[in-house]
Amino acid sequence: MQNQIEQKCRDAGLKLTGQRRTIAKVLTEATDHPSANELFQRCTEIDPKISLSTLYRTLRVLEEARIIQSHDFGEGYARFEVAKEEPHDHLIDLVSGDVHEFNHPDLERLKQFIAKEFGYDVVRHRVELYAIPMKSPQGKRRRVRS
Amino acid sequence: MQNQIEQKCRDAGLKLTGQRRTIAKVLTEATDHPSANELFQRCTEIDPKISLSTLYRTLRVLEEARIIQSHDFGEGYARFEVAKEEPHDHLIDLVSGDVHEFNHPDLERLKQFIAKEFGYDVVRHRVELYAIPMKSPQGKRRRVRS
DNA sequence: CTCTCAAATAAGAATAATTCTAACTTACGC
DNA sequence: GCGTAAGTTAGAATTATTCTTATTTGAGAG
Repeated sequence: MQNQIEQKCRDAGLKLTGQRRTIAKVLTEATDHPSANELFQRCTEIDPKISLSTLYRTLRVLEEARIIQSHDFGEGYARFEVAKEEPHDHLIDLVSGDVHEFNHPDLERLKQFIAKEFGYDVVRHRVELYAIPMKSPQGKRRRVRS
Repeated sequence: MQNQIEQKCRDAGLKLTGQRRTIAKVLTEATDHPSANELFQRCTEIDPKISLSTLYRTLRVLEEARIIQSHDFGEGYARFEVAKEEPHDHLIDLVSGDVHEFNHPDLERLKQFIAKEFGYDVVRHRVELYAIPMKSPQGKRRRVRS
């Protein structure tokens, strides 16, 4: 009964403590992009004795092991998500704070093209669209792969 | 002998104090994207008595008046630049820390297109390319409009 | 199964960028 | 020149995150 993160911890040679199991469970079950504080609240519901330091350290360790990913959407704190195979970008709903993920091949091509014009190779990038729901609902609302 | 920023302060109904003139001068003369600390150092060379609080407050006020723009390149602090008429994105040189500006019309179209798929209108966006200089210099090094 | 010890944890102190507070000062319209 | 709202100063406060130190524990070796 062990989740993806626990297995990856093992593979990375990380000890599996009770606290890490708790954090792994919370991260695995999150469908949003929670902040450290939100994660802490969810963790304390499972284990009220867990320490905030432990959460932060674990988040750092998990990120260094490429098991999770942190994002800075300019809110003054970081948000976290389980690392996915294929990288993706984010659209942040300015009204609700919800985050949608997308990945557009044209964007990948374009960024490489632009960098090449300057004589650079892109190592990583950050594309964030801060947006509000369309007033008129007649926009083609297409289904998006998760 | 007054610079663009001083005129814009006047237009915005902001008092023109000695400190603001100093900050305006430093911002106007900057060709890079300095941090608050770097700006503070440059300001104190002109006026050693200027306060860091004043710099921060002034930066906030100037940004609210759309006279300058702050950016967060994930370094733990903000960088500032004088607001330009046309918005642009940034390519950050991971080796030197230099910042290059670019604006590609395809990118603008693409971001609107992507947002529309989700039923959103883009209010603002953030596109940052973190890159390293190309090893082989035979990449097509095209002229880039400023 | 238990011993060992490097790795992990808890609690709170420390850090660092930025903002706030409260008392003093100044720009600028009249 | 005057009055006053806006600005400045110095340092305290804030806030997310990291560090420190003493204590605990997972998990491999025997």
